Amino acid sequence: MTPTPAADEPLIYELVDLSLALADHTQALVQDVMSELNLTPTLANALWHLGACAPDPPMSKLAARLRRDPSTITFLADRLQERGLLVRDVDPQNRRTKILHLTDAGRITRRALVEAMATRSPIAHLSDKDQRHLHDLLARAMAAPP
Amino acid sequence: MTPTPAADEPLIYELVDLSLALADHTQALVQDVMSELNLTPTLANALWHLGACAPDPPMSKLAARLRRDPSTITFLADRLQERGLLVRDVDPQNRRTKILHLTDAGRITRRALVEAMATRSPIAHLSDKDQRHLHDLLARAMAAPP
DNA sequence: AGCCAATGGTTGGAGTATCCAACCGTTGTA
DNA sequence: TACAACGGTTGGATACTCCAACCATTGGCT
Repeated sequence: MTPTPAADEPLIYELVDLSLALADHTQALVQDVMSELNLTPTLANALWHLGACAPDPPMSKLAARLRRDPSTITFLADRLQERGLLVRDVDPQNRRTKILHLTDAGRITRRALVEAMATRSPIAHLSDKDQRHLHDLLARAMAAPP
Repeated sequence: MTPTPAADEPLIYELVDLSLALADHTQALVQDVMSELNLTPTLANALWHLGACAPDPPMSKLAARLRRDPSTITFLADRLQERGLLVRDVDPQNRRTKILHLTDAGRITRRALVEAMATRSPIAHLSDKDQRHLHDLLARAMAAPP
């Protein structure tokens, strides 16, 4: 069940495999959690990033963050709006741009998602000390130049 | 650009966010690498797992590994077969099951994928010692009970 | 003021990925 | 020998994604 890369390969292969497995596992988790909340993994991901944006972001900013085409953001915003989790507001400063605001329902749903991820992620099983180390390592890896 | 979870949240929130960011980053990487090779991220992922299976797996085993419906595996196997990366062989022991064999082209393509991942993953920037440490942490996290 | 290019977002069309339900051939067993 | 279970496929439906074309707004330049 666990990944089984060839044992004679350098560590990095196994490591990439592990990180992919972790991502996959997390993905499955999101799927479980969200099916009760009438959300797909993609919408959950959008919700996640929406809440993590400093002021509520314009659509273009979310597009950049999710690395998706602007038209895809239109699609996702439509779905989230249908579900009452989000509203588009025209920015008075620049009437072309539309700001994405989470509604109260949106914040509550996002909260449930975050909570479930935090408690049920495989990472949550690690000790506090291990979590700190893991954070340090990942942060340094991600900080490296592209 | 980097994830910015609320600073007053427990570590685990930021950690989950980091691991998602890593997965996302890796995903974007795969996409870049594979577009040259006429593969989508999904097919690349299937190829990855195919090569990591001990003997060549039956379709059902790949379905379990990818957590996908059997009909989805049919679809993916069709695409990989079209591209000449894979053949289905009926198992003589049990003529219902079909074994998925990578072709030479399949192995070469997979090799290119693995190589690109290993050299261009953010994880590759870490020192050997850090990589070992990270491997240890991830392995222990994944080994925990479901 | 008046063009014009750039910007932010939407629409339409196409292709990929995914599930579910219904199915077909094979197998093992009562 | 029936018949249930298994492994995979087909058909239909939906979600997601991109690209190209488009519309409205804006900012710069004359």
